[in-house]
Amino acid sequence: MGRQPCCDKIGLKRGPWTVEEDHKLMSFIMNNGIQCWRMIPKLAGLLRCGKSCRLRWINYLRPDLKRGVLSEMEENQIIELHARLGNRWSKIASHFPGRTDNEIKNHWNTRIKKRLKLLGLDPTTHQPIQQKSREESDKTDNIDSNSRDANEQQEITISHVLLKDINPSATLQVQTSCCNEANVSTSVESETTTHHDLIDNYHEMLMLTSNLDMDLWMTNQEMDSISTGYCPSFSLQDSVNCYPNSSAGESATSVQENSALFQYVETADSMVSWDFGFD
DNA sequence: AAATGCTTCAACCGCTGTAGG
DNA sequence: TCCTACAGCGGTTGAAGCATT
Repeated sequence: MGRQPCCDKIGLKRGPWTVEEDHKLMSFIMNNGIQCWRMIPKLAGLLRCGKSCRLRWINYLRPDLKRGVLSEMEENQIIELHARLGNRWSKIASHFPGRTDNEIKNHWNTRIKKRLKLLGLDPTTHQPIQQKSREESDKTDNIDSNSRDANEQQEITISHVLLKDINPSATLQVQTSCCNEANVSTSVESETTTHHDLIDNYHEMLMLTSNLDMDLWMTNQEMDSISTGYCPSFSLQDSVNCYPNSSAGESATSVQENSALFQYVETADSMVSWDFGFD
């Protein structure tokens, strides 16, 4: 009757992943692809449940992940998509190749949501909030009115440009309250580099299992780190750049070595993905 | 320098839709 | 048709790092 249970949770490890675990999972998937998440931890020699492995792969280890701070343009697009789709993070994330739903959800909850509230917009409805509910909303978010007023001018200068095409009433409100503001300030955010060892191992493994031009790739990564303050994992754009004879416009570019096959696929609607198959 | 509060985000939890038996 | 497992999704949590006092 039915299928076998996914996993018994007894004896399974939880919490943060170690570099060794990451390496095991990555090696296994790169050599065998993904068929059944339930079997992966067993076959890869991991004391984790399949669900945990899946999450770790999707949110952190996937080669096409684009790391680093979301650009203003991306943030703008998230707000626009959220207004249309609501909290359907995976749908929203599908518009951002290399970004995960978890990442976008976190960014929304920690930054965009606050920014919208500072602008007097309800993050759920994207409509202007009434004064009373705004105060309540501030209270729940620990925003005191003084700091809000102080922040407001600064935030408004950043945000009114982003929001003007999304909510006309918001634009009107913002333009009114910052009409004397001549300068548009920008914020530069940086993130700390983490997991150096893993990334190093990853580079090493990629060199062994593919024909990547690592010098070229490392140069790209360094440039990326300088501009974003973040040490990214293997991003899609980088991976494309690694092939001097290929371009993002090509319909398919593949690397095949040792039984691992990664295929770069660009679909008709310009969505980009990596296809892990077998030879 | 230490204590405290705040922010971020990786990871977990629980639910839902789908499909296998 | 029912029961169950699975993959995927969104909400929530808590540890770690950073900022402030």
